[in-house]
Parts: sequence; structure tokens; C-alpha cells
Amino acid sequence: MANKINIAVVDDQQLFRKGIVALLRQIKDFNICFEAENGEDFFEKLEDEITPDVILLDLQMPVMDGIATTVKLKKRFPEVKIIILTMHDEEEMIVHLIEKGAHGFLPKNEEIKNVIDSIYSVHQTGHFFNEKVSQALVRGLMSSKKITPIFENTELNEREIKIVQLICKELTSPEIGKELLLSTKTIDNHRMEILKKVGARNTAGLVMYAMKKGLIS
Amino acid sequence: MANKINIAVVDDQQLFRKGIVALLRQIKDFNICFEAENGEDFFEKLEDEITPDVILLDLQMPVMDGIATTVKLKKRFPEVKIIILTMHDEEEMIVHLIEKGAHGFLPKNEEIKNVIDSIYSVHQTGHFFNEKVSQALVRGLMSSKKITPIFENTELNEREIKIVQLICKELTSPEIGKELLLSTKTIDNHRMEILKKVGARNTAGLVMYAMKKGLIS
DNA sequence: TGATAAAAAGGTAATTCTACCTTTTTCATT
DNA sequence: AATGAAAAAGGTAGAATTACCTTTTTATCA
Repeated sequence: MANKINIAVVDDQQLFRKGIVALLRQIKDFNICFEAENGEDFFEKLEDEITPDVILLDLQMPVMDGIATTVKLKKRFPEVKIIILTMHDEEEMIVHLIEKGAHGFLPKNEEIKNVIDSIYSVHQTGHFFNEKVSQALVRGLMSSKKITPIFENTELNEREIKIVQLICKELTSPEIGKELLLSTKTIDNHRMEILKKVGARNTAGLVMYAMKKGLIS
Repeated sequence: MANKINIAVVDDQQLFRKGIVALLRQIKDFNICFEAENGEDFFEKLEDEITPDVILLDLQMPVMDGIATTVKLKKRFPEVKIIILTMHDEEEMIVHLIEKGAHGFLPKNEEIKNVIDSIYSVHQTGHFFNEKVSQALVRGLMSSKKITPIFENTELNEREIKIVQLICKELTSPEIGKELLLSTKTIDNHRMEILKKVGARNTAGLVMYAMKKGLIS
């Protein structure tokens, strides 16, 4: 291999980030361009530093999260390969992110050698999916026409996300209505719509969804 | 300093564990005895390996979590210093764990140099607390008599945890009653008790608590 | 301006959850 | 066998949530 693979790591957990960087530095083929704490930080550093071939990108970050970073990076630098670091394995999220432009997924509790493999794989073949991801993909692609509408349906709009956040803050529908200057009834209707969209039966399921998706500020 | 400080790292996230170990190996004063994936794994390895002076211990782990490990280690090897790795900064947890025998706390998103410092500090002075922890301590010790009862009240027993888990699986009280062969009424009473213990207003707060504490399997 | 879709709000009802009680049952310990 | 504590269950009631509708308002675009 002629040149080294340029890699950037974007994660707000310093300890985790420094750790993985220390590991990757041990590989001769790899060159760590730079690290960043979040999407905003990443794009700032992108101006000055070498453009990476591959970035390892955390999903849950303050300021600018993994999804927003993926979307923006795809527009500005479509040639950069993106590997998403996931905490729990979230199937819906995976298909969603592939549509947004992610090239691979790496559970944060993954074995070390798979981390190395994933970078080689993404760099050479353009993608890396472990078993779980592949399975999720197959399920999703079974009825490929449904993919787009599924995500239009499962994605919450701004107002709905705001309501979910207030629910997670233990507010009741009347309280949320007061907060957002809407009637209790409107909030209730939104709640029903949200439940339908995320496939939850009740408030408990809703909160679980919110936590998994990192909707909580 | 005559001898190196022997350190063990216990964390189920391989990536994180290997990362921090790689970092610590760079410090001359440190010697990494061994790593473990959880409490059970740790005690097994403790039989064969050198007894560490300090262990870095993750709170959220399957099989045997940080709390259980702290308690057991305190009984068997009271001279070993324990630094707890915390995800979010959870005040109640901190005072609780100090009572159980922890010597220091390290948020997982802490700066690198503080990791090194914390190990030196724990080894030499017997403790390490950053600002947040200290503040939490002051608040907790303001009314020192209340400390013990607070934790007895905030801790959930087995049955209560089971109920919380079923709530998080979107089951309703009647369904949980059927599942556990108890009346709906009993479940409702448990729910009330749980809400009181964890200081939640409603199901949303309950689920948030469960997620934060890692009660979900 | 008129058509259309989306957002907001209302109607109604069943179910569930929250709250504060009391009573019964179970179990361990003296 | 008696006691006391904890678990289980019942009573009652009000508030909140879930469910499925219809109607009104708002915004947008042709």
C-alpha cells in the first residue's frame, strides 16, 4: 500500500477518543489527521488539516451530533468514508444513517481487531457491515419500496421532538400544552401520532425510544 | 518512587478498556496487571494475577456490576483502591458508592491528565475527588444522619427492579400482574412505592431513571 | 382567490396511572 | 404460639393516557 490511510476521530468522550486514537496509532498503515469533540469542532478543523479518508464518528454528541455531521459531510466532502460509532445496536438508526450516507457501523463494545478491519474495509471496498448490521439491512431491504416512507414516518419533526423532551422531563400533557401555548388536546393528538411513528405502545416505550435515539438534551 | 503502581481495568466495553490500557501503559510508573470484562471475570483473574494497588471500575456492566464488585472487593481485599468510572455524573450514586468503599470517581469524558492524576492521588492519599464529586459530597454530608436512610430508600429491591424492567418493555400494570402472578393492585402499589423511592413523578421519569441506572437488560 | 394539506383543537370513551387509604396474608423470629 | 414486619391485595377517586373520531384554523401554492 503506497500511502497511509488518513483518519479522523470525532467523539465527545475524551477518554474514549484518546484511547482509540492511541490504538490506531499503533497501526503503520494509519495516520491520524486530527480529533474533534463534536461535529462543529470537526468542520472547523477540517479547514486547516488534511482531509481524512475515513472518519470514526460518534452518534451521541452535544453541539452537533453524528447524524447532522454525516449529512453535512456528505454534501461538502462526499468522498470521505464515514464509520458510525454506536452505543447500543439500533437497527432503525442504521438503515436511516445508510440513507444519510454512512459507510459502516461499529458498536463501541466491538472487538479491537474489528475496528482495524472496519477501517481497511471502508477504505478499500467503500463499506463495512458486521453481522447484525447486515441482518438489519436485509430486513429493511426486503421491501425496498418501503424504506423511504418508513423513515419519513419514523422520523419526528421539531415540534414532536420538543414534546418528547418535555415528556421525558416528567411533564404531563396539560403542562406541556401550557409550556408550548397549545391546548391539551393538541398535545394528546401529537402524543398519539408520536406513538404511532416510533411504534411504541405507551409513554414508557416513548421514553425508551427517546433515550436510545439520544433525543434528550 | 520505588515500585510501579499495579493497576487493573474492569470495563465491558472492549474498545474503551483497551484504549485506556494503551494510555496507561505509556506511564512509566504504572504497571497494568490485567483487564477484566466484568466483576466475575475480575475476581477469577484476581486469583492468578498480581493483586492490583488500584482498579479502574466501570459502573454499568452485565454479569456483575460496579457496585457489587466494589462491595465484594472491599470485603476480600480492603487494601485495594477503587476508582469508579462513571458515564453521567450521578450524585446519589457517588455518595452511595463512597459508603460502599470507593476511593475515587472518574467521569468517562474526563480529561486524560486527570486520569493519570486520579491514579497517583488514590495511590498516595487514598482518595481522589474532582470538583463535582466534592460538591456532591458536601451536599450529601450537610445532614450526615440522612445519608444512610436516603440510600436505603432510593434503592430498589429485586421485585421492584423486575417491575421496572417490565414497564420499560411497555407492559401495563394488568399485564405485569399476569406475568408475575400478582394482582394488578399489587403492581400499582409497587409502582407508587418505586416512584417515591426514585423521586419520579410518573412513568416517564421512572423509565429515565431505569435507563440512567442501567436497569435495562 | 380557491384549493389543498397540515396543524390545532374538540368530542367521547375506555383504559391506565397516580394517590392515599385499609385489610389480609405470609413469613420469620422470638 | 405470639408478635411484628413485609408483601400482597382491596377500596375509592381523580388525573392522565390511549384511541378513534370530526371540525376548525392556518399556511401555502397554484
